[in-house]
This record gives sequence, C-alpha cells and structure tokens, in this order.
Amino acid sequence: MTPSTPEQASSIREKRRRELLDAAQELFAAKGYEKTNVSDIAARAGVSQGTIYWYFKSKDELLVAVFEDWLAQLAQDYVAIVGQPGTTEDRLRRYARAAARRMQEAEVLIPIETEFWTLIFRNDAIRERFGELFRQFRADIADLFRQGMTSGELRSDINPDHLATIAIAVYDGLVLQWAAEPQAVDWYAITETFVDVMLNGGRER
Amino acid sequence: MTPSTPEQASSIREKRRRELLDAAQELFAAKGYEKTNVSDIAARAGVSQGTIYWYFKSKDELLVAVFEDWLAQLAQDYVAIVGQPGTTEDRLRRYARAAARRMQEAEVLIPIETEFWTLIFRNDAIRERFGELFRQFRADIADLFRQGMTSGELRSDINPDHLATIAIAVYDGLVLQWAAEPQAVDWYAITETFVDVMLNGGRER
Amino acid sequence: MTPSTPEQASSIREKRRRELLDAAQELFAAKGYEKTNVSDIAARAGVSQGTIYWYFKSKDELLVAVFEDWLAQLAQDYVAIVGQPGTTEDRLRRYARAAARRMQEAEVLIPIETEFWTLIFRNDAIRERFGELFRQFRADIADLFRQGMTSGELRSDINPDHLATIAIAVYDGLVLQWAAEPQAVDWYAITETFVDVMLNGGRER
Amino acid sequence: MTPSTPEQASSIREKRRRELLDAAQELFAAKGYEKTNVSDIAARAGVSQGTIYWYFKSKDELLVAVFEDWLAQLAQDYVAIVGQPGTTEDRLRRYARAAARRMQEAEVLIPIETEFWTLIFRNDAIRERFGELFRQFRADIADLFRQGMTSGELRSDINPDHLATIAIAVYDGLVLQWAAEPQAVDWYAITETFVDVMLNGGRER
DNA sequence: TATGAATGAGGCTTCATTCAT
DNA sequence: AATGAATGAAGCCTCATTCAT
Repeated sequence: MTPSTPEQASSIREKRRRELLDAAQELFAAKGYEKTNVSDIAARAGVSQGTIYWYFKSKDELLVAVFEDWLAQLAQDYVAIVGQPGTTEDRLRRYARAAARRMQEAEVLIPIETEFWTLIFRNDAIRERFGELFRQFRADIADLFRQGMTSGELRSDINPDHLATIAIAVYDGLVLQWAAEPQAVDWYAITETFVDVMLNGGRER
Repeated sequence: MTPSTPEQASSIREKRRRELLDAAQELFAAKGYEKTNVSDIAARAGVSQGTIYWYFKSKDELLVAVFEDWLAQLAQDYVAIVGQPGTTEDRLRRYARAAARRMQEAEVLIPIETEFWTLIFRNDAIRERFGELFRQFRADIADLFRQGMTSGELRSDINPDHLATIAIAVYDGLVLQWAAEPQAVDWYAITETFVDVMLNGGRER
Repeated sequence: MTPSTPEQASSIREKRRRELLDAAQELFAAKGYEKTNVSDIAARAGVSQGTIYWYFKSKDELLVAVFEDWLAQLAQDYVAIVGQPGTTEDRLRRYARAAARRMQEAEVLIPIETEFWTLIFRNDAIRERFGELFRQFRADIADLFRQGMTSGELRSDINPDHLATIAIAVYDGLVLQWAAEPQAVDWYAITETFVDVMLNGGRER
Repeated sequence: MTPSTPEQASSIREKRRRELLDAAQELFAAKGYEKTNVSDIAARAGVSQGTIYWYFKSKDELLVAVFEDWLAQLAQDYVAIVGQPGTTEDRLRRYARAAARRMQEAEVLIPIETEFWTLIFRNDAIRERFGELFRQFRADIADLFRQGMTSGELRSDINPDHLATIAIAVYDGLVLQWAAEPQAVDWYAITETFVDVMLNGGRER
C-alpha cells in the first residue's frame, strides 16, 4: 500500500500543515508578527515560500490559524483542571498552581500571548474568539466559586463573577511583569500568597 | 513679526514636537506601531514627511519618545496617589480606585499599552524602562504594605513584595479582559470586590 | 467496462482535449489571456491542474490551439459563402449578411478576437497564421470582384484587391465600435447601407 | 530665481510625469501591458521604481493615463480636420488622407491601439471613454454627410450615421490587416479607392 | 492517465529614509 | 526649518510548470 491512499495523503497534509503552524508560532513568538516574514517561516519549515500558500490563503490567515491552535491548547489545559472534583479551595489551588506551572513551562510562548493581545484591538475576528474564551473561562471559575458559596466554604456576599475576573486577571498581569523583569516573578511563591490572601484576607485579626 | 528670537524659535520647536508626539500616539494607539507609517503621522500633524526627521532621528526613536511620554504621565498619576497619607487600607482603596478611574478615562489609550507590552519582548530599551517602572512601582506599593504590617493593620506573615506584584498584576490583567469584552469589566465594582477580598479574604468564617 | 480499447481511449482523449479547449476559449474571451490562469481552466474543465500538461505542452500552446480552432471555424464560415454561385452583387450581399449574422450570433466570442489581434503584435506564429487568413480571404473576395468586372457588372477601373481589403476591414472595424458601444451598431442595417453605397455610390446624380 | 518656485517645481513635475507617460506608452506598445513591468518603465524613464508611485497610484492607473493621453491626441488630430471648410467631398478626402497619413506616421503606436481595444472589454472606465470618443467622432462625420445631403452633394436616402460608422470602421479594420501583413496595406492607394467607391459606387453604368 | 503538492522566479507595491532646493 | 521628490530594499503573493505517487 503506497502512501498515495487518501487517508495517508491527507495525513501528510496534516503533518505539513502542523509543521507550518509550528514554524509560524515559533517565529511569531520570537520576532512578532510584523517582523516575521513569510520566507522565514517557509525556510524554518523547510519548504518553499509558495508552498505556504497551498495551506494558508495569506500570512494573515496563518496568524489566525496559529491563534486558534494556541487557544485550543489553552482551553484544554485549564478546563480540565478546573473541572476536577474536590473542595473549592483545593480546586482553586490546583488552578493557580496549574497556571503557575504552565507559565513556567511555556515561557517561550508568552511573547505570542502579548502579540495576540495586541491583535485583539486590530482584528475583529480575533477579538470575538478571545472574548468567547474569556467568557467561558470566567463562567467556569465563577461556577467554582458559586459551588464554594453553596457548600458554605466561601462567603456568599461576594460577586463570584468579579472574583473570577480577578483570578484570571492576576495571571495575565503577572505575565507582563515577568516579561519586563523575569527574575522578579516567582510563579509558585506568588501563587501561594495569592491563594492565601484570596481565602484568608490580608487583614490582621 | 517672524519668530526669530531664540526663545520663540525654541517654543515653536517644542510645540511642533508635541504635535508630532500626539499625532504619533494617536495613530500608534489606533493602528499599532507597524501599521502606522511615517507619512500618516506627518499628515495628521499637518507637516510634510521630511519634517519629522527634523525632530526625531527615526520612526523607532519616535516610538520611544511616545513611550517615555506615556510613562511619565503614568508614573505621575500613581506615585502621587500612593504617596499620600492615611491608613494602609485607605491608601490601598485610593490606589485601586485611582487605577479604576484611570482605566475608564483613558480607555482609548489602552491599545497603546498592549502595543508597548508587545514591545517589551522586542526592544531592549523599552524592556529596561518598563522593568524600572514596575520595580519602582512595586517598591512603592510593597512599602505601603510594610507600613501596614508595622502598624499592625495587616498580617505580617505575608510577603509584601508578592502582594504588591499581585496588586499591580490585577489591573494589567483586567485591561486584557476589557479589551476582549469591554462590557464585562466594570472597573469600579471589581475594584471594590478586589479590595474587600484582599483585606478580608473570601473564606466564610 | 473500462475504456481500455485504443479507440475508446483515444476518443476519450479527444473529448477531454475539446473540453479543455472550450474552457480555455471561454476564459480567454472573458478575462483575456494574461488574466486567465491555468488553474482556472483546469477547474472549469473539471480536471486537476497537472492534467492540462498531459494535453498541452504549455499555456502558450493552449492559446495557439484555441486560436487555430477558432480560425478553422471562421474560415469554414466565410469561404463557403463566398464560394457559392450567383451574381457578384448577390454574393457580395450574401457575404455581408453572413458577416453580420456571424457577428450577432457570436458576440460573446468577439473579445477573443481582439485578444488575438493584440497577439498579432506579440506572437510571430499567430501573426503568420493571421496574415495567411487575411491573404486567402482577400484573394477570395478580390476574385469575386474580378469576376464581376469581367462580366461587366462592376467598373473595371478599380483595384479589386483594394476593394477586398476594404470590405474585410469594415467588419473588423465594426467590431470595435460594437465593443465600445454595442447599441450603436445594428449589424444588419449597416450592412445594407454598406452594400448599397459600395455598389451605387453616395453621390447624388 | 532658483528652480524652487512653485511654478517651476510644478513644471518639473509635469515634465517628469510626461517622461513616465512616454516611457510607458512606448513599452506598452512594444510589449503589451501585461508583459511590461513597472521596473522596465522606471528604467526607461531613468528613475527608480518607487518614483513611479509618486506620480501614479498603480500600474493600472498609469495605463489609464497613457490611454487618456493617447485619446487626447487622437481627438485633436481628427476633429481639426473634419471641422475645416470645403465641400463634403473635399473634407471626406481630407479626412481619409489624414487618417492614412496618421496611420503611416504612427505605425509604432498601432500596437497600443489594439492593446486598448482589448481593454475595452475588461475595463469599464476605458469602455466608457472609448464609447464617448466614438460617439463624438461618429457625430462629427455624420454631420459632414448631412451637410452634403442638404447641399445636394450627396444622396439623401442614405442613413448618415451608418455611413459615418462605416467610414470609421474602415480605418480601424485596416489597422488589423496592416498588423498581420504590413506590405499588403498601402494606406494612400486604398484611401483613394475607398473615397472613390464611397462617392461613385462600384457598379458599372 | 491523473492528481495534488511543491517549486521558485518575478511582479507590484509599500515605506522609512535621504536629498536638493 | 521645511518641503516634496526620490530612492531602493524588501515583502507578500501569483502562477506556470514539474514531480512523486
């Protein structure tokens, strides 16, 4: 059975597409979208420039594809974590630690995150998808808090949506500080402090 | 009466420089650095393309100038607030509310913030300055917390640097969520929740 | 039952070739040679891009094939008409009316005629073939006039070659005016006027 | 007075524009629009490629400008001739001879005429302008015939518009035959035959 | 025969920067 | 100081053609 069967051909296509996606992601992260040129991507993926256009209609569409790809990974990561059983406190800690771990492991990808954030203001399609991601994510975490309130674990006089918004914001904001001064951000230590304060408050009593 | 005296000439120069800076800031915010071209800036400032090079050595230098300009405003805003007298709690609330107000008032400038963040990864000078800003800012806020610990207002078993890092991160992170879905971020309400939880904790007791 | 016999294979080949030729002709007429790309032709003929090269050595050769095909039709049309028996006047009228009819019926093909005319200047092979066509055509019509002169129907002090050249020129020239303003060219009415004047002259007497 | 005054600056601009127009016209005539590349035009005009875009928004717009320029010359040529005083016969002869002379003198420009004809089918703006030209031209010549009919010089049972259409068509059609076989078209001799037959008819009497 | 993938040359255009005036 | 013109280096993309299956 030669590799000319439809399935194999298509799997080759998938593979090539992924190579291009990976090459693009790395370069976008390393140099930014504007500074990355199509020929660089082609070179890194080991194909000719024209080949890219066999897989993506334009450089822009390639960017969107990278973005979608990245979103997919991201969503998968967190949703799985937040959805696990346990007390709210446990799950909150797990979420926070997973976020910390992800940041540390995927530091090379952080530049591409800020790249996408910038795109949020320039590209309606991307804003839409990003908004959707945040919405879903916020809903999941708010849900976690609501369960804690129902079970009596958490104060019920706090707006769980606001809480979720804050919990998400912290990690995005940390990214920036890390970017400006990596050694100033110890993901794990800050995570512990954050969870502690979120639960117990900073006030002396 | 031509502006031939040195002072006049220099004040005209200042004025023109500011016009160019403003034009550039607006366009960078609106379209991003890469998509903004020198001729656009010239047109918006009402001068010819060549004139820009009488005031700035290059487009890059113009960007850095806009950045410095923006940083100056920013620092002024916050430092003043955090430096005022009062209990730690008061000052924390004030800081948080000032941040909320600033966000709301300067929403049109937010895109330029993400633009700068992206630049953190591409431009060493900007990373350096940004790092400095964060460092100073973190130091000021951590100091605020330390005073609260000394005075017995706050628990003293928490790392004040981590706390400061988190406090700053929240607002940067909120910017992103606002970007993706403006109506989801009510700056003031979230601010109140944030301060409440930071002080009292979310745990039922 | 697969088409494995030589005849069948070859007739399939013929059929496929014709499909490609038709697709190409339509597209060349609609968009022009340069703007038509090989993949468009393939798509319209329902085959893959590579297949075209199984039937034609290059895009250029495909153009020449379309041209030859078109010439063949054209020559067939006219030669038949001019060669029919009758008085010179009858045959002249018949030629003129046939030309008028052809124009009206084949208006969609007119763009491809101008396309070919342009190619006269760029492509030696096409100029050669075109010259041959005109030469033959002119000879046939001049002959018609000569017969009229011999028989006393026409004045014999006129150069029959010039006359033939003019008679042909009129229809080609009309094509252009039709192109620019279709409603201004009533093929049949103009034809009658043309034949009338050619025979009787416009001078009052 | 240095050449920096507005008038001179603008006349320099005019001059440069004309150089570009001429270079483009020559190349379009020689190689056709599609085969001519912007860098060739720049080279022939002795400027850099980018300079062209200081004068024309795109290659397409340059083509249209060449076309307009050519139309202007053309209209000027003929309108002057047809508008002169004299009998209809005189003026008809003059028109025909002027057309013949123009063809002979401007043979290098003929390819660009067919180039434009092709464009008639592809470009609405050009079709519009071309239609306008033909309309005006036809009207002028038809008018000439009408005057001849009024004065009793010409038969009044012929449609002068058709006659005008034919008179114009002949020269456009001759261009094609000339293109295919230059030596077969003797502009002056054919012109005399054409006028003779148009006036006196070809019928023996 | 037929196909889809791949190639690579080259075209149009943009744009930061420089220059002559 | 200021300007409009000019430059030239890329960059994205198209497309005829070839290749592996």
